[in-house]
Amino acid sequence: MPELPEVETIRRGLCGFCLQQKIKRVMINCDKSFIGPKEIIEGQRIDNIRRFGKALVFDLTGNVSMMIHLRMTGQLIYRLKGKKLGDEDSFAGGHPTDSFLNELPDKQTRVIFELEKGTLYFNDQRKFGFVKVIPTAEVEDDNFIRQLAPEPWDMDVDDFYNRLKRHKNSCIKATILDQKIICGLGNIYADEALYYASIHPERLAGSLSEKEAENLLEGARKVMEASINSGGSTMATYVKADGTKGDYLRLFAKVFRREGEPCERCGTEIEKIRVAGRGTHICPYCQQKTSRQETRKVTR
DNA sequence: CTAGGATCCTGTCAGC
DNA sequence: TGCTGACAGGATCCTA
Repeated sequence: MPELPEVETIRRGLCGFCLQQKIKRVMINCDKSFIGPKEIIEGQRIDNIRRFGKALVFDLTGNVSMMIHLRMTGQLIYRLKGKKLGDEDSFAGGHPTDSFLNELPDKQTRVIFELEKGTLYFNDQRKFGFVKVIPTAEVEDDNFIRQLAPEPWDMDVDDFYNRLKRHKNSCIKATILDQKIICGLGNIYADEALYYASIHPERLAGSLSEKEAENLLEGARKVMEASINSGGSTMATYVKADGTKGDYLRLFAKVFRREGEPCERCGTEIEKIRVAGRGTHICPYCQQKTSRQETRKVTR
Protein backbone atom coordinates (compact mmCIF):
# COMPACT_ATOMS: atom_id res chain seq x y z
CA MET A 1 0.00 0.00 0.00
CA PRO A 2 2.22 2.75 1.12
CA GLU A 3 4.03 4.17 -1.87
CA LEU A 4 7.06 6.44 -1.90
CA PRO A 5 5.29 9.58 -0.59
CA GLU A 6 3.77 7.72 2.37
CA VAL A 7 7.06 6.05 3.24
CA GLU A 8 8.92 9.36 3.00
CA THR A 9 6.28 10.98 5.22
CA ILE A 10 6.72 8.20 7.77
CA ARG A 11 10.50 8.57 7.62
CA ARG A 12 10.29 12.28 8.35
CA GLY A 13 7.71 11.81 11.09
CA LEU A 14 9.58 9.05 12.86
CA CYS A 15 12.87 10.94 12.63
CA GLY A 16 11.19 13.61 14.76
CA PHE A 17 10.15 11.10 17.41
CA CYS A 18 12.59 8.20 17.50
CA LEU A 19 16.12 9.38 16.70
CA GLN A 20 18.63 8.78 19.48
CA GLN A 21 16.22 6.56 21.38
CA LYS A 22 17.36 3.14 22.47
CA ILE A 23 15.37 0.06 21.46
CA LYS A 24 14.95 -1.51 24.87
CA ARG A 25 12.96 -4.57 23.88
CA VAL A 26 11.47 -6.16 20.79
CA MET A 27 8.33 -8.27 20.99
CA ILE A 28 7.31 -10.38 18.03
CA ASN A 29 3.66 -11.38 17.66
CA CYS A 30 4.05 -12.88 14.21
CA ASP A 31 7.19 -14.80 13.26
CA LYS A 32 6.65 -14.21 9.56
CA SER A 33 6.90 -10.45 10.09
CA PHE A 34 10.39 -10.44 11.61
CA ILE A 35 13.51 -11.81 9.93
CA GLY A 36 16.73 -12.16 11.91
CA PRO A 37 17.71 -12.38 15.55
CA LYS A 38 15.94 -9.67 17.54
CA GLU A 39 18.57 -9.81 20.29
CA ILE A 40 21.06 -8.02 18.01
CA ILE A 41 19.00 -4.84 17.88
CA GLU A 42 17.88 -4.81 21.50
CA GLY A 43 19.90 -2.25 23.44
CA GLN A 44 20.95 -0.33 20.31
CA ARG A 45 20.18 3.33 19.66
CA ILE A 46 18.44 4.65 16.52
CA ASP A 47 21.02 6.82 14.74
CA ASN A 48 19.32 7.54 11.45
CA ILE A 49 16.39 6.51 9.28
CA ARG A 50 16.99 6.16 5.55
CA ARG A 51 14.61 5.36 2.74
CA PHE A 52 15.30 3.21 -0.31
CA GLY A 53 12.27 3.36 -2.60
CA LYS A 54 9.38 2.13 -0.49
CA ALA A 55 11.63 0.56 2.16
CA LEU A 56 12.82 2.18 5.37
CA VAL A 57 16.18 1.41 6.93
CA PHE A 58 16.79 2.22 10.58
CA ASP A 59 20.53 2.50 11.19
CA LEU A 60 21.36 1.54 14.76
CA THR A 61 24.45 1.68 16.89
CA GLY A 62 26.49 -1.53 16.90
CA ASN A 63 26.79 -1.50 13.09
CA VAL A 64 23.39 -3.05 12.70
CA SER A 65 20.36 -1.87 10.77
CA MET A 66 16.79 -2.96 10.32
CA MET A 67 14.90 -2.69 7.09
CA ILE A 68 11.12 -2.30 7.26
CA HIS A 69 8.97 -2.80 4.19
CA LEU A 70 5.27 -2.09 4.68
CA ARG A 71 4.14 -3.73 1.41
CA MET A 72 0.34 -3.47 1.03
CA THR A 73 -1.05 -2.95 4.51
CA GLY A 74 1.84 -2.09 6.83
CA GLN A 75 1.72 0.77 9.30
CA LEU A 76 4.14 2.29 11.76
CA ILE A 77 2.59 3.86 14.79
CA TYR A 78 4.55 5.63 17.52
CA ARG A 79 3.00 6.41 20.88
CA LEU A 80 4.59 8.21 23.79
CA LYS A 81 4.46 6.31 27.06
CA GLY A 82 1.23 6.90 28.93
CA LYS A 83 -0.45 8.56 25.96
CA LYS A 84 -2.98 6.83 23.78
CA LEU A 85 -3.81 9.30 21.05
CA GLY A 86 -3.26 12.81 19.88
CA ASP A 87 -1.24 14.34 17.10
CA GLU A 88 1.06 16.11 19.55
CA ASP A 89 2.33 12.99 21.23
CA SER A 90 2.09 10.29 18.63
CA PHE A 91 2.61 9.62 15.00
CA ALA A 92 0.99 7.13 12.67
CA GLY A 93 1.54 6.48 9.00
CA GLY A 94 1.07 3.82 6.38
CA HIS A 95 -2.04 2.01 5.25
CA PRO A 96 -4.86 4.13 6.64
CA THR A 97 -7.10 2.13 8.98
CA ASP A 98 -8.63 2.54 12.40
CA SER A 99 -5.51 1.01 13.92
CA PHE A 100 -4.18 4.58 13.84
CA LEU A 101 -6.72 5.29 16.59
CA ASN A 102 -6.95 1.93 18.36
CA GLU A 103 -5.63 1.00 21.71
CA LEU A 104 -2.38 -0.80 20.85
CA PRO A 105 -1.28 -3.49 20.48
CA ASP A 106 -4.31 -4.66 18.53
CA LYS A 107 -5.13 -7.71 16.44
CA GLN A 108 -2.91 -6.53 13.59
CA THR A 109 0.16 -5.65 15.63
CA ARG A 110 2.99 -7.88 14.40
CA VAL A 111 6.08 -6.38 16.07
CA ILE A 112 6.43 -4.07 19.08
CA PHE A 113 9.56 -1.98 19.64
CA GLU A 114 9.77 -0.70 23.17
CA LEU A 115 11.80 2.52 23.11
CA GLU A 116 12.91 4.70 26.00
CA LYS A 117 10.19 7.34 25.73
CA GLY A 118 7.53 5.47 23.82
CA THR A 119 6.58 2.46 21.77
CA LEU A 120 6.75 1.84 18.04
CA TYR A 121 4.17 -0.60 16.67
CA PHE A 122 4.52 -2.37 13.35
CA ASN A 123 0.99 -3.26 12.29
CA ASP A 124 0.20 -5.20 9.14
CA GLN A 125 -3.17 -6.69 8.29
CA ARG A 126 -2.07 -8.97 5.45
CA LYS A 127 1.40 -9.89 6.76
CA PHE A 128 3.13 -9.12 3.45
CA GLY A 129 5.39 -6.58 5.12
CA PHE A 130 8.39 -7.40 7.27
CA VAL A 131 11.18 -6.21 9.51
CA LYS A 132 14.62 -7.56 8.64
CA VAL A 133 17.85 -7.28 10.61
CA ILE A 134 20.87 -6.51 8.40
CA PRO A 135 24.45 -5.47 9.23
CA THR A 136 24.67 -1.78 8.31
CA ALA A 137 27.56 -2.42 5.93
CA GLU A 138 25.43 -4.87 3.96
CA VAL A 139 22.25 -2.80 3.57
CA GLU A 140 23.02 -1.80 0.02
CA ASP A 141 23.77 -5.40 -0.95
CA ASP A 142 20.30 -6.49 0.10
CA ASN A 143 18.56 -8.13 -2.83
CA PHE A 144 15.60 -5.77 -2.84
CA ILE A 145 17.60 -2.58 -2.37
CA ARG A 146 20.30 -3.59 -4.84
CA GLN A 147 17.83 -4.00 -7.69
CA LEU A 148 15.94 -0.72 -7.21
CA ALA A 149 15.94 1.67 -10.14
CA PRO A 150 16.48 5.39 -9.51
CA GLU A 151 13.56 7.53 -8.36
CA PRO A 152 11.92 9.78 -10.96
CA TRP A 153 13.87 12.82 -9.74
CA ASP A 154 17.18 11.01 -10.30
CA MET A 155 16.37 9.86 -13.81
CA ASP A 156 16.48 11.95 -16.94
CA VAL A 157 14.10 11.61 -19.87
CA ASP A 158 16.62 9.76 -22.05
CA ASP A 159 17.25 7.19 -19.37
CA PHE A 160 13.51 6.71 -18.76
CA TYR A 161 12.74 6.48 -22.47
CA ASN A 162 15.48 3.89 -22.97
CA ARG A 163 14.16 1.85 -20.07
CA LEU A 164 10.69 1.85 -21.65
CA LYS A 165 12.20 0.69 -24.93
CA ARG A 166 13.74 -2.27 -23.12
CA HIS A 167 10.23 -3.38 -22.10
CA LYS A 168 8.47 -2.37 -25.27
CA ASN A 169 5.88 -5.18 -25.23
CA SER A 170 4.56 -4.75 -21.73
CA CYS A 171 1.79 -2.33 -20.95
CA ILE A 172 2.94 0.99 -19.63
CA LYS A 173 1.18 0.68 -16.29
CA ALA A 174 2.90 -2.63 -15.48
CA THR A 175 6.20 -1.09 -16.57
CA ILE A 176 6.06 1.92 -14.27
CA LEU A 177 4.91 -0.26 -11.35
CA ASP A 178 8.14 -2.27 -11.66
CA GLN A 179 10.57 -0.89 -9.08
CA LYS A 180 13.50 -2.22 -11.12
CA ILE A 181 12.51 0.13 -13.96
CA ILE A 182 11.49 3.24 -12.05
CA CYS A 183 11.24 3.39 -8.31
CA GLY A 184 8.55 4.82 -6.05
CA LEU A 185 5.27 4.52 -7.92
CA GLY A 186 2.55 2.18 -6.72
CA ASN A 187 -1.03 1.69 -7.82
CA ILE A 188 -2.23 5.17 -6.84
CA TYR A 189 0.57 7.23 -8.30
CA ALA A 190 0.87 5.08 -11.42
CA ASP A 191 -2.76 5.92 -12.22
CA GLU A 192 -2.27 9.56 -11.32
CA ALA A 193 0.91 9.92 -13.37
CA LEU A 194 -0.68 8.29 -16.42
CA TYR A 195 -3.68 10.60 -16.10
CA TYR A 196 -1.36 13.60 -15.78
CA ALA A 197 0.35 12.61 -19.02
CA SER A 198 -2.93 11.60 -20.76
CA ILE A 199 -1.64 8.11 -21.50
CA HIS A 200 -3.85 5.01 -21.50
CA PRO A 201 -2.45 2.43 -19.05
CA GLU A 202 -2.73 -0.40 -21.60
CA ARG A 203 -0.52 1.34 -24.16
CA LEU A 204 2.61 -0.71 -24.83
CA ALA A 205 5.68 0.87 -23.25
CA GLY A 206 7.46 0.83 -26.59
CA SER A 207 4.67 2.82 -28.25
CA LEU A 208 5.26 5.98 -26.23
CA SER A 209 6.83 8.92 -28.01
CA GLU A 210 9.76 10.67 -26.38
CA LYS A 211 7.45 13.57 -25.57
CA GLU A 212 4.97 11.21 -23.88
CA ALA A 213 7.78 9.65 -21.85
CA GLU A 214 8.80 13.14 -20.78
CA ASN A 215 5.25 13.98 -19.71
CA LEU A 216 4.94 10.72 -17.81
CA LEU A 217 8.20 11.22 -15.96
CA GLU A 218 7.13 14.74 -15.09
CA GLY A 219 3.76 13.39 -13.94
CA ALA A 220 5.44 10.84 -11.67
CA ARG A 221 7.45 13.60 -10.05
CA LYS A 222 4.56 16.04 -9.73
CA VAL A 223 1.97 13.66 -8.27
CA MET A 224 4.37 12.27 -5.69
CA GLU A 225 5.62 15.73 -4.73
CA ALA A 226 2.04 16.88 -4.25
CA SER A 227 1.36 13.94 -1.96
CA ILE A 228 4.51 14.42 0.11
CA ASN A 229 3.60 18.10 0.47
CA SER A 230 0.12 17.20 1.69
CA GLY A 231 1.53 14.82 4.27
CA GLY A 232 0.94 11.45 2.60
CA SER A 233 -1.33 9.08 4.44
CA THR A 234 -0.84 9.65 8.15
CA MET A 235 -2.97 10.04 11.21
CA ALA A 236 -3.03 13.80 10.59
CA THR A 237 -4.72 13.31 7.22
CA TYR A 238 -6.79 10.34 8.37
CA VAL A 239 -8.46 12.15 11.24
CA LYS A 240 -9.80 15.62 10.62
CA ALA A 241 -9.63 18.33 13.27
CA ASP A 242 -13.15 17.55 14.45
CA GLY A 243 -12.27 13.89 15.00
CA THR A 244 -14.15 12.58 11.96
CA LYS A 245 -12.36 10.63 9.29
CA GLY A 246 -10.99 12.44 6.28
CA ASP A 247 -9.92 11.01 2.97
CA TYR A 248 -6.45 12.23 2.16
CA LEU A 249 -6.75 11.02 -1.42
CA ARG A 250 -9.26 13.86 -1.95
CA LEU A 251 -6.41 16.28 -1.40
CA PHE A 252 -4.65 15.42 -4.63
CA ALA A 253 -5.96 12.31 -6.42
CA LYS A 254 -7.63 13.16 -9.73
CA VAL A 255 -8.67 9.65 -10.78
CA PHE A 256 -7.81 7.14 -8.04
CA ARG A 257 -11.06 5.90 -6.43
CA ARG A 258 -13.00 8.55 -8.33
CA GLU A 259 -14.83 6.27 -10.75
CA GLY A 260 -18.19 7.78 -11.66
CA GLU A 261 -17.02 11.32 -10.97
CA PRO A 262 -16.36 13.82 -13.78
CA CYS A 263 -12.82 14.31 -15.05
CA GLU A 264 -11.77 17.78 -13.99
CA ARG A 265 -10.24 18.47 -17.41
CA CYS A 266 -13.08 17.37 -19.71
CA GLY A 267 -16.04 16.30 -17.59
CA THR A 268 -16.10 12.71 -18.87
CA GLU A 269 -16.91 10.14 -16.17
CA ILE A 270 -13.85 8.48 -14.65
CA GLU A 271 -13.88 4.71 -15.23
CA LYS A 272 -12.36 1.85 -13.31
CA ILE A 273 -10.86 -0.94 -15.40
CA ARG A 274 -8.40 -3.77 -14.80
CA VAL A 275 -4.84 -3.54 -16.09
CA ALA A 276 -1.90 -5.77 -15.21
CA GLY A 277 -4.09 -7.43 -12.59
CA ARG A 278 -4.66 -4.17 -10.74
CA GLY A 279 -7.67 -1.91 -10.38
CA THR A 280 -6.98 1.05 -12.67
CA HIS A 281 -8.64 4.44 -12.94
CA ILE A 282 -8.76 6.45 -16.14
CA CYS A 283 -10.53 9.24 -17.93
CA PRO A 284 -11.60 7.39 -21.09
CA TYR A 285 -11.54 10.61 -23.11
CA CYS A 286 -8.20 12.06 -21.97
CA GLN A 287 -6.45 8.67 -22.01
CA GLN A 288 -7.05 6.79 -25.25
CA LYS A 289 -5.32 3.72 -26.62
CA THR A 290 -4.89 5.37 -29.99
CA SER A 291 -4.09 9.04 -30.17
CA ARG A 292 -7.02 11.30 -31.01
CA GLN A 293 -5.41 12.25 -34.32
CA GLU A 294 -5.42 8.60 -35.38
CA THR A 295 -8.99 8.12 -34.19
CA ARG A 296 -10.08 11.12 -36.22
CA LYS A 297 -8.30 9.77 -39.27
CA VAL A 298 -10.07 6.42 -38.94
CA THR A 299 -13.52 7.82 -38.34
CA ARG A 300 -13.34 10.51 -40.98
C1' DC B 1 16.36 -11.81 -21.20
C1' DT B 2 10.97 -10.39 -21.09
C1' DA B 3 5.89 -10.83 -19.96
C1' DG B 4 1.99 -12.59 -17.62
C1' DG B 5 -0.26 -14.94 -14.01
C1' DA B 6 -0.46 -17.09 -9.44
C1' DT B 7 0.70 -16.42 -4.83
C1' DC B 8 1.52 -14.85 0.04
C1' DC B 9 -2.51 -13.21 4.05
C1' DT B 10 -6.52 -11.05 6.37
C1' DG B 11 -10.52 -8.28 6.16
C1' DT B 12 -14.42 -5.97 3.97
C1' DC B 13 -18.01 -5.37 0.93
C1' DA B 14 -21.52 -6.47 -2.73
C1' DG B 15 -24.75 -9.79 -4.13
C1' DC B 16 -27.52 -13.58 -3.44
C1' DT C 1 -28.64 -13.44 8.74
C1' DG C 2 -25.14 -16.15 6.48
C1' DC C 3 -22.51 -17.52 2.69
C1' DT C 4 -19.53 -16.60 -1.51
C1' DG C 5 -16.50 -14.44 -4.44
C1' DA C 6 -14.04 -10.34 -5.68
C1' DC C 7 -10.89 -7.24 -4.38
C1' DA C 8 -7.16 -4.72 -1.89
C1' DG C 9 -1.93 1.80 -2.06
C1' DG C 10 3.39 -4.79 -3.10
C1' DA C 11 6.70 -7.75 -4.72
C1' DT C 12 8.32 -12.38 -5.84
C1' DC C 13 8.20 -16.75 -7.91
C1' DC C 14 7.09 -19.69 -11.66
C1' DT C 15 6.09 -20.53 -16.39
C1' DA C 16 6.41 -19.95 -21.42
